[in-house]
Amino acid sequence: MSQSRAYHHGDLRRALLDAAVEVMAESGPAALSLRDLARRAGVSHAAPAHHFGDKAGLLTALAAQGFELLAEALRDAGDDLVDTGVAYVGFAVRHRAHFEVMFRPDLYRADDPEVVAARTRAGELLRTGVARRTGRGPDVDALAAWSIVHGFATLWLSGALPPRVGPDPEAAARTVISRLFP
Amino acid sequence: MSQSRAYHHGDLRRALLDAAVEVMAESGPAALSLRDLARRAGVSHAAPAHHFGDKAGLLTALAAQGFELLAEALRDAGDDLVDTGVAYVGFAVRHRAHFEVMFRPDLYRADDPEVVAARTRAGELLRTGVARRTGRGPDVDALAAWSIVHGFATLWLSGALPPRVGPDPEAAARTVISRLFP
DNA sequence: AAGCCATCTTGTCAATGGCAAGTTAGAGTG
DNA sequence: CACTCTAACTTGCCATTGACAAGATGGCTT
Repeated sequence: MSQSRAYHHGDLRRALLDAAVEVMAESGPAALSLRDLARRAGVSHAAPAHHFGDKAGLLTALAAQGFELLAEALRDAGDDLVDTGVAYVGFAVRHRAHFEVMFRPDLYRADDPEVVAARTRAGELLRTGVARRTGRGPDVDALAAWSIVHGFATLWLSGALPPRVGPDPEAAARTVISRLFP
Repeated sequence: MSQSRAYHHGDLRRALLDAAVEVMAESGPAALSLRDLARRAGVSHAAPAHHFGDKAGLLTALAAQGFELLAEALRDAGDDLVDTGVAYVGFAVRHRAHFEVMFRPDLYRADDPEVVAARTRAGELLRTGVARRTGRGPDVDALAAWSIVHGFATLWLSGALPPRVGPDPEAAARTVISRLFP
């Protein structure tokens, strides 16, 4: 009704993804409904199916977008290992909806080619970041670094951390990561 | 707790919780359906509501049970800090369904008294485990330790770790934790 | 101008969560 | 033993959802 374009939305695919991010950022992934997204975009309830097939298809697109955003954030973080870790946490906090989908493979098709490509890219950025810093046991160091930033991000998002940690996730993350790589 | 008398079913509350764990261990939390649980237990579709109110009520009971199991696992791990961390990962892998619900507060009522009590108990076991080991900066050390084991467990469960890590999560976790507390 | 076809709509169905009202089995009480 | 009381469970219902099928629309190519 309100949209200027009568029949063709113009950029429905993007509108649906944006709406999905908005909903999930507020109410979590469980609250996501294709019909609700369609209503928000001002289209019929079956319109999303044409772009994504089904719900898993939409979340697959969201996951792929998320891994690309993550790779971008890691690249922008520069060469310092601690900065890279802080950027990982910053991405999780700033793109909460993407992050929560990305690591819940039961919600989407993790073997999707686009997803695999983007995830591989992000993974390599993480591993090379670690390898640049430490000489010994790159595998263990990379795994430890990934674990500590991923764990901190997850705990922060789930609200499990005590208030004593403070209001700034990235500052707290920096302290924690520095504990691993002094 | 409130052990119900055997009636038509016998111990429906427990049967439903067990079925929920079984379903989620196979297909994840998104696949959970109250009606399916009722069918598995051989009762009508409205029977679960009497014991748990609604779906969030069932997951609240599951989360409380999970935090109790976690506290128990940490207590059994003994005094060593690394052993405690390995036990945390072991709990996550062995009680995957519980673990996945516990840290997804949008799925249940995190302010439930039983949940709060059990979570506090488990949290104290974690913190004292760390404090026993390190003298300086107990807050940072505790946060780093929790982050690294939680992150490793989460990444393992999501299937995000490369096969190179090996088939035994607890062995790999021990190596990673030892990297943080040499 | 004509037709193709991606885009979007209307219509329908089974499954789900949740509510309301009724039924039953056994415990408690006299 | 008869009676009541109530927790445990049932049947019935409704709105919502995801998915599918078939039709309508309009931009784009030729």
